[in-house]
Amino acid sequence: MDITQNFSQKVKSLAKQIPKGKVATYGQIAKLAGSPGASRAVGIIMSKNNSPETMPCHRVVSSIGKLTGYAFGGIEKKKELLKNEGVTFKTDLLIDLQKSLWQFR
DNA sequence: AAACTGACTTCTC
DNA sequence: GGAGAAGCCAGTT
Repeated sequence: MDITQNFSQKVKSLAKQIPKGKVATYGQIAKLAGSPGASRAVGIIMSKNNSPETMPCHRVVSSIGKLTGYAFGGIEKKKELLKNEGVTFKTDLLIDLQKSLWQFR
């Protein structure tokens, strides 16, 4: 059901739904997961479940497009992965949300 | 079960 | 625009 138990499950599913070359914010995912404002909770799930195969958390960034966290090799690794997918970066750790923010098209 | 922690967000100065 | 503080949600201990 739409309880906390499914929240983590939804976050994982949503992360996999993010199109390649795009990124989503924690707040956006939290909202889609059923809890607008649970941005922190989203990050927690990521950090505790470091499984890139089941949770491509490298496509999830902060509201300003800043790369945060990433427990699979560090921010640098995450940055390279996103750049490799075609994501536009304003700076080394800042993504250009104008072009790379995931918008349900 | 309660308390603390944490990969966030937003407001104010 | 940058720095600091408060608030919010779920997970972990």
